[in-house]
Amino acid sequence: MNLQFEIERIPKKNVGLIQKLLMEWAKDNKIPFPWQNNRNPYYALVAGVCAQQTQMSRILEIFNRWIDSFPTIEKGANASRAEILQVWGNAGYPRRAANLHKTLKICVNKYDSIIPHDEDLLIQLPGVGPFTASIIQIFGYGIDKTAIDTNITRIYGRVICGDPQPVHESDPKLIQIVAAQLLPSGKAHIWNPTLMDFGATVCTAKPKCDSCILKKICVARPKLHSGIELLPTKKTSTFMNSNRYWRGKILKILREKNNNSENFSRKNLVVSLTKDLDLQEKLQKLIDDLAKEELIWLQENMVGLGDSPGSNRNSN
DNA sequence: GCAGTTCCTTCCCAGTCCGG
DNA sequence: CCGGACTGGGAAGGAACTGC
Repeated sequence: MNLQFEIERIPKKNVGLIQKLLMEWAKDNKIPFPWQNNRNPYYALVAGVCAQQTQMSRILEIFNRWIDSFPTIEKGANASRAEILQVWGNAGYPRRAANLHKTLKICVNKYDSIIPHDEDLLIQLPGVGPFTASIIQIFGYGIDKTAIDTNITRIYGRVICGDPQPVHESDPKLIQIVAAQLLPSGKAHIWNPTLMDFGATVCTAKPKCDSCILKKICVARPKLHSGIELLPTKKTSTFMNSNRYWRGKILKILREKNNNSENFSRKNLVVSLTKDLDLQEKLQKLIDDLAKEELIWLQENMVGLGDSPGSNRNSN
C-alpha cells in the first residue's frame, strides 16, 4: 500500500484523535488574537498582511497600531501614503503597507467598501495571495478551510506523511488532501490558529517531541527519536549593509522628518547616512527604487515620505 | 514564437542565538 | 557582556521550462 493511498484515506479514528488532542492543547496554549473571533473581514485582511514575513509575537503590536489609526476600511483608504507608512513604522517590508493601502482603495471604490469573500477576487488584490485570501475567508467570513502555511505543512508532513524535516517538500496537493480531511467542521477559526501556534511552539524546525501531545501517533516520531540529522533551514543573506538594511534606514529618517513636517533635500539625506562615495551612489539608486514603489516622493532636489509632497497634510 | 505554468530568488527586520 | 550572524515565511517578479 503506498503512502499516497494511505494519506488519501486517513482512518476516521485517527482524524478524531488528532482533532481531540489539538483542541485540548489549544485550550491551554493557543494565544487569542483580536481578529480571530470578530468575523471582521477588514481585521482579517490587516492581520493577514501583518502576518507575512513577521513573527507572531510582533504582529499584535502592528495590528493594534493600524486599527487604532484606521478603524475602518474608509479611514485606511482615505489616509495619505505618508500616514500609512508612518503608522506602519519599522514593522518591515513597507511595500506591504503600500499594497494594503491600494487594496483598501480598491475595496472602497470597486466593492462598495466591502472586502470580497470570493477567493478569485481576493487574490487579485495587491499583496493578497492564496494564504492571505484564506485568512480573510476563515476569520472574516467564517468559511471552513485551512490556510496552509509552512507551519501547517511541517506538522502534517511529520505527523501524517512521516517526513521529519523542518521544510516538508513533497507534493503540496498531498498536504491539501490531508488538511481537508483533518479540518473539524465549523471550527476553522479555531483550528487554523491552533495549528499555527502548535507549529510555532512545539512542532518547530527543531521539534520539541518530548512535550508533544501527538508523539504517540506521529509517523515521523521514530525517525526523529533515532536522532536523524535535520536539514538546516535555508540561509538568508547578511542583513548588515544589504539593500534592505539601507532601505530601512532611508525610510526611518524620512518618517522622522515627516513627523516634524521638515523638508529635506535628497543630497542631505544621502550625506547624513554615509560619507562613503560608492555607498552614496548605491543609496541614490535605492532612493529611485523607493520612489518607483511610491513609498517616497521626489520633487526637484527634495525628498519625502509617501507618494506626493504634503500628502500628510490633507487628512481631515 | 508565443502563452501558460512552474520554479527560484528577493524582499523585509526584531528577537534570539552564539562565539569571542 | 557585546556584537554579529541567524531565523522566519508569503508575495512578487523574473527566469526557466513546457506545450502547442
